[in-house]
Amino acid sequence: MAFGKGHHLHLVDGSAFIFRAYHALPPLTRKSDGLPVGAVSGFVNMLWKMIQDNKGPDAPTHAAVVFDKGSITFRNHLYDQYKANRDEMPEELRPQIPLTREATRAFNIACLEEEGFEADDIIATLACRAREAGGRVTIISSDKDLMQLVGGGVEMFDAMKNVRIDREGVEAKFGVGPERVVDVQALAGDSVDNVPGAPGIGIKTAALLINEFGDLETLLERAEDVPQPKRRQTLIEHAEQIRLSKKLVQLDCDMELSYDLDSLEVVEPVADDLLAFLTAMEFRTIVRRVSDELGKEAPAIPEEAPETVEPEAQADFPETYEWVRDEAALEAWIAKAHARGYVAVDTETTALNEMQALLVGVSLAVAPGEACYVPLAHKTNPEADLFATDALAEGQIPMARALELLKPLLEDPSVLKIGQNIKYDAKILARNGIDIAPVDDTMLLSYAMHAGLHGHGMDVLSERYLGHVPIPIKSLIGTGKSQITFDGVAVDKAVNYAAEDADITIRLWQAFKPQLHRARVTTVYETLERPLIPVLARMEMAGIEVDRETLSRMSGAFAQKMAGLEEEIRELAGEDFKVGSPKQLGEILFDKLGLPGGKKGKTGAYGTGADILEDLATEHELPGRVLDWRQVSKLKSTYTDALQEKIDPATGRVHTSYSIAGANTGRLASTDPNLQNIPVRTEEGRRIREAFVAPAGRTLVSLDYSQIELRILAHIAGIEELKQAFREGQDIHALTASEMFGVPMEEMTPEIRRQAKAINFGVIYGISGFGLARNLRIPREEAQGFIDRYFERFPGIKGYMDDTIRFAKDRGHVETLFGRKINTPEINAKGPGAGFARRAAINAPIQGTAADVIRRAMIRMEAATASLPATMLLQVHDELIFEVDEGSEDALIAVAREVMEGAAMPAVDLSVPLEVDAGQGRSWAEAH
DNA sequence: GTACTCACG
DNA sequence: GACGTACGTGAGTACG
Repeated sequence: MAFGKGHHLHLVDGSAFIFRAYHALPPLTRKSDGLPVGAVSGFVNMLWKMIQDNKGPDAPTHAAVVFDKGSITFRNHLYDQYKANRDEMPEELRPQIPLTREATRAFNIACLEEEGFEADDIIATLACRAREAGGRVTIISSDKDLMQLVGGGVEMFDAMKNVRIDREGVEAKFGVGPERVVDVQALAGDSVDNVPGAPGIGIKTAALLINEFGDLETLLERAEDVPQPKRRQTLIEHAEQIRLSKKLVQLDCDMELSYDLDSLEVVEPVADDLLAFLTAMEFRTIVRRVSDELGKEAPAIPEEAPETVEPEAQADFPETYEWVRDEAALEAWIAKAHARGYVAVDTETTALNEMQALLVGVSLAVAPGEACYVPLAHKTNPEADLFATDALAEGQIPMARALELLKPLLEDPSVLKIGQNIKYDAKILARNGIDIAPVDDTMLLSYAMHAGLHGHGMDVLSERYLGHVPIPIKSLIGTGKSQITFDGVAVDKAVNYAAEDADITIRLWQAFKPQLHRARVTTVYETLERPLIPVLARMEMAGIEVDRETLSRMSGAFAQKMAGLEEEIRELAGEDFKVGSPKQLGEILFDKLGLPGGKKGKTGAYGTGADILEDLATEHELPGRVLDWRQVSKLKSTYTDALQEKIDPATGRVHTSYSIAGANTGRLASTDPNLQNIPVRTEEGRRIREAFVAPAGRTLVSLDYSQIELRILAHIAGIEELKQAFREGQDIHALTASEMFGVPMEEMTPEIRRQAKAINFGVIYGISGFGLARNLRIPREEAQGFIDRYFERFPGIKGYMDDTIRFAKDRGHVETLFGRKINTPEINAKGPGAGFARRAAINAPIQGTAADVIRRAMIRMEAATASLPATMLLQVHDELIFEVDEGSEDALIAVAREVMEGAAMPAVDLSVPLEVDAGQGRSWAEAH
């Protein structure tokens, strides 16, 4: 039966698909030979998704994927500048073009292209013919040039946004119906395609004119009647150029084609052909998906070749290591360590939490391959121990005696102890009466040199720098419910695992230590990383008192409030659902209640973030209630409930753990629990800080840097006005507002100041019009206007940004004022990642310098406050929290403030003063 | 295990 | 030819 009524033709804009896939995906290559295949992969995935999404009653009966062919088309003969400003096709994309044709054929879909024509013309011709035959057409593309085809059974579908575009969609975009789209385009022109149009006339004005005069020809003939003199003159002067533009944007609906619509009938792919293509491309995931769908067994793809490692780095690791069974053997190892002057140390324990973990054994390494394990608290094999006596396994030195032997070595100032994350071991040992010193830490060596390149855990480092995959801990203790603690591991197995860790550590140290100087980060490591280890270890062990009663009471109140809100939400929704499920909430909001808003993300789930719900709150009551519920739920689950669990039964306090090498910029990260994100911004949340208290006779003191990042920005970028303002103690946001908007300081309003404040923060983050617009909830153009004016007013800031990007592109890293290097491997990448990398590069020196400053303060703080009855407990990026005996608060504040304000000196003499605000009280809520 | 959401500076 | 974007974190919950 010939194509006609009841038939449905799908036309895919293949070239658009390819470009989109190319830019959306990282540069993927085929494992076996390095052929770039990222765009092919994305293209195939999009095709597959399209096929899966279009099953059912509305499935296409006919389909084709249409491509551009050649870069010279008939339009270039009309106008030689057509698409002249288009970039060359990227090098990696070129070889992928023929593969996308192959992919299309592998799916058994018609693959159309015509020399001298654009894909759009083929699409236009086929769409017109299908319409004339009485069938329906869906054009899968978001290209506005195709919108002229919509109507009379022809629609478009934007596969990226998942929206259909019909007549109304076209009118929304162009202000006119599809049949007048070319007229509007002819007037407005198109900078992307280099269609000239009429200068000074954009889509809005064009639509206005066309709607008033009916069509383009009438408009041009009656141009004299246009009331506005500027427009009138433009239309008269550029009439020919406008007519030419119309020819350029008008699609050719009447191409001669060697095939007819019937030849485009949908046929099922031949499973073997399709899988053969996908297998040859080595697309593992999609091969699996397609095989599942087609009920075929997935063909094998050869496993990728192992990463090549420098031969000399492929060190030989022993199969087994020495099990130290008695005192004599241990003494021999201790002697070796003394003789060397350094030793790698690693402790094995029963838990990751250093405050609760019990020591199970110690491993030592003095040279690559020369390592041992000293088991101390392994239990007998439970299978052999029928009576579960918890007896100790044989071949272990008594704990107390072993520690007695180890203590002099580990505390010997002439022997360097090397660890991987040695803060952990230091805390374990401290709880066993040993103050390990001096130390080196391979994790921190790596962090100083490689921040931004990769993580700094032992597994990553070993694989990357030694070409060796360590024995996974899971192979010994298992996972999930059946996981055991290390003291339950059989000693012979534990020996090989534990000694290997020490072996790896000493090899990493030998690899890293000589590089430190070459990388010019010796000072960073020695003044900002290593000295922080004992400081943080003590802070973590000190912990902070948290009042369980307060939290428990709050939990109860929150539970009641949540129940009430759930009831209200249920009534507003008209049904019961899990408020905590974004998926269910999205369905209620958008499907059931029909509120405006769209899908997003790879999963196709509706977004229900706070910003979206806030926008919806004007439409319906439910979103506001959900926001309230979310806030309370967060406070309860993350804080009032979870924090109670974290109170150490032995100390009655909460002990966080800081990771020194967690954040790329030099900031610390706090985990288990995270005490750097205790609520403060809302009144209800802030009350959680009431549970953080000082014990009887003590007071909590909090000191925080005022505007430290802006001050550092003012210094680095050398902005005299800002520096002056900081010196005079002015309100910096008000000053910015005054400079930008020309409002005298006396007439400043909170609203204008708020906007300036947002801009100041935006600058630190590597500002974008989009981001500022979203933050301030203003149109993007307006936000961009603010930014332009800001850069105009403070050209030094723009200069700093450009210089920083330049530096990063040339050197592959950026630096803080103290020499910390943050690598920026993505800075020369293309695609959306580039913007990310640029903003991160702008932010890193500012955030990183501030992090360095407070690190220096912390390192000096202990000596400065040694004579005071005070303990440093917490760090929250720009804030330090202390506990001090009542009566000594002011003395502490004076000393600590001096240390903090002078922390940059003498290494860096900032041209702006650092200022520190202080507070004190019974609780953190009062002190802050 | 991943995605989403939300707490902090 | 088009996307998606403020910087840096950690943790709890839902869901496949």
